[in-house]
Amino acid sequence: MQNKKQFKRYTVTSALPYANGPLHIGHLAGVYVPADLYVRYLRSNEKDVVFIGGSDEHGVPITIKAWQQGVTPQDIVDKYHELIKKSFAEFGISFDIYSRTSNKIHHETSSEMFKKMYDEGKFVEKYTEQYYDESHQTFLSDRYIIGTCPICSYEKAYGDQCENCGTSLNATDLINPRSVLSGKEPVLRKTKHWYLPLDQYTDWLKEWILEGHKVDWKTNVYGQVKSWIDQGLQPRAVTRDLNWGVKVPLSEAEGKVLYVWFDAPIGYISATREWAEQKGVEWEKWWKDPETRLIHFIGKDNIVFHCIIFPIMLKAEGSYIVPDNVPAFEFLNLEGQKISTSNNWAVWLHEYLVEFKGKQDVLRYVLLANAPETKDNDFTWKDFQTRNNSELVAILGNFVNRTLVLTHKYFDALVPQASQFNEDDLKAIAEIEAIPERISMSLENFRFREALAEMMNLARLGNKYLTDNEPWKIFKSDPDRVKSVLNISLQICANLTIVAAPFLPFTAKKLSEMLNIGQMKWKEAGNIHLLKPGHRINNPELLFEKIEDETINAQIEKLNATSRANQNDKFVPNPLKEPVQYDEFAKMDIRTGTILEAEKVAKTKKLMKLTIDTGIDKRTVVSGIAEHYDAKDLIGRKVCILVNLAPKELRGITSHGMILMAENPDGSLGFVAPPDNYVDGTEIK
RNA sequence: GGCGAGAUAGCUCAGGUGGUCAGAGCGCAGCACUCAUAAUGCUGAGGUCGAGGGUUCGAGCCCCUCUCUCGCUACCA
Repeated sequence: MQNKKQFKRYTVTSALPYANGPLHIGHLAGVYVPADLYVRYLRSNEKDVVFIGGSDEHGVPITIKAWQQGVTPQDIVDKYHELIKKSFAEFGISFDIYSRTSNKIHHETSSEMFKKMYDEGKFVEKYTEQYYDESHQTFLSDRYIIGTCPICSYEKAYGDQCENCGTSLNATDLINPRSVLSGKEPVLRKTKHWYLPLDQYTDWLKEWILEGHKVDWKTNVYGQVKSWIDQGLQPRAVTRDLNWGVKVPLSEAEGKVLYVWFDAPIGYISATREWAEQKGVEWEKWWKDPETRLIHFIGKDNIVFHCIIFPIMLKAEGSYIVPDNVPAFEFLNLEGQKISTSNNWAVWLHEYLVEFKGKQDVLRYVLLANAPETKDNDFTWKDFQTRNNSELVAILGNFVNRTLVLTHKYFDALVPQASQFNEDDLKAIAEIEAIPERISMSLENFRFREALAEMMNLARLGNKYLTDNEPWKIFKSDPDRVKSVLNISLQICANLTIVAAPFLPFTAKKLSEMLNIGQMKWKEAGNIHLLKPGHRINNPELLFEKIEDETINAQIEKLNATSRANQNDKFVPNPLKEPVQYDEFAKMDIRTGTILEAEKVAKTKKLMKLTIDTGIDKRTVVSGIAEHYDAKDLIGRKVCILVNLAPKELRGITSHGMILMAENPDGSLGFVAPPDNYVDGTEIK
């Protein structure tokens, strides 16, 4: 939807990448390439715009990674911040500033914001009980506590989740909890935290988004927001007991930091301040003037933060504007599978930049052409090759090349003078004039794929115009006609330097150099007198080169190799558990049994209700295997069952025992069972 | 299970408020052309728009049910 309101300036942010790993194509397709395209377009239109980016460097995962590697959190974020920043720069994401949340100015900005909200009573205080490590004098987040899983008795379950059985836990559920830091038993201690009462802003959110942005926000964003609001918002803690992050600026808050979701979006503001300081301009109008248009580019996983929580923070603080639009993108899959950092199923930007040197625009093009605007999309290397060879090379590169080659051949590299335009010329000119406007419309409505296609249509138009007019055929008989044809073809090339620039900045620059002209602004687009007759152009070079099968196959092979390496092959068994005496094992009464009945538990995804003949009795067991087996395939199956496990109620059904299953690293489950002809009720020992 | 988003030509996807909306690009087939990185241009084949009902003079487009996919969420003894 076209936004009717006129804005004086634009503040465009792109989600802050979390500094615990490198960037991959999913980040680019869903946030940075579209944001960069949009910003470059605005700049070409001579809009006042600031484009903000930066690394998100706080939060527990970074502290854990640091702890695992035996380095400090600062070491981790320094490493990835530099890598990410360098990759962005080389890839051509044109941030006005790429900052980081460990900067002093960010700590100041977020502290000030917290303090102001605190002073004005915007928070609610609550006490909770949390584990505390006395020897390290610190509270422990759930991840910092290891103990025995109350479910499966795995002794190295984390406080938030048991990685053995997959159960999500509360730290207080663990038996024999130990601090990861000291190995000692932590004590429960009361701790105070500040909560942002999101629920108090429900009416405001409804008015602002559900009524105010019904038509101009993307359906995926609007739907998600509505869902959250309808489900009812809860107060959310804005502080944590942790020593990595922004210190809570209160004397009573020793050892507490701002929760990462609170400080991260403020990073946009801090970065703007930092940029403004460097530029010697004032920052506040970029965040507080209602005539500033604030736009957040994010992935769909961030919708709740950017459409609900951060706007509430801004609203609660009182002096800030809220976003005018939040164009959230869906996810990009890779060769049909979800991109996964931990499984190394990704195309990493820093590797691409080395392996496809000088091909930034190819990746930009492919990612834009496949941008997951309305639903998850798939990136395949084959498609990457096709788009490069059949579109960039064959349509855009080829058109430019044939025009320049012809100009050199017939007119000694000088732009020829056009004479009388015929009907065909006028038709082409009308199109040249119309295309920039169509691109603008698409971009302003965040329809990036459509805009890209329109841009390519200009090159298509050029190819058609040349082919229809066949200057190579008529040069001898009608050289004046050829002058007109090539003049128009050259003007199309010149127009391409403008309209292609936001999409393919490296290519546009190269083309400008070949045409021996500077970079022109968007308002010149559609003009068919950009090149003056007699203007000398430079020698043509190829804008794009074909990508051969071997290159693509090598990438596919590389992916498959890492994939294989990252599944079962890479499996590292859990370390040996503590020794046990036989009599401890003997307490476990494990029997052979047979499944008599199986029925999926209604309203659950994983639970299967089983009736088991244990030889002793017939009993009901609830087991989380419904994702792996159909009920009908289970009946008659032999199993091993732990029969003296204390009963437990699950979704209203009491489970008497546990079926023994083996779990493969890829997540599949298999029965541990006796041979089919074995009698039920015999003991496993 | 709840909530949200999707399911449209071989592939990747468009289809504001229902009535030339059955489309684009790529791929494929034929023809034309040779300036060009065997590139380009033209023409064509291809879909009962996930399934089934309903509203309407008329529905990919509105309503209901169902199936499948993705995300968030609950569940994993």
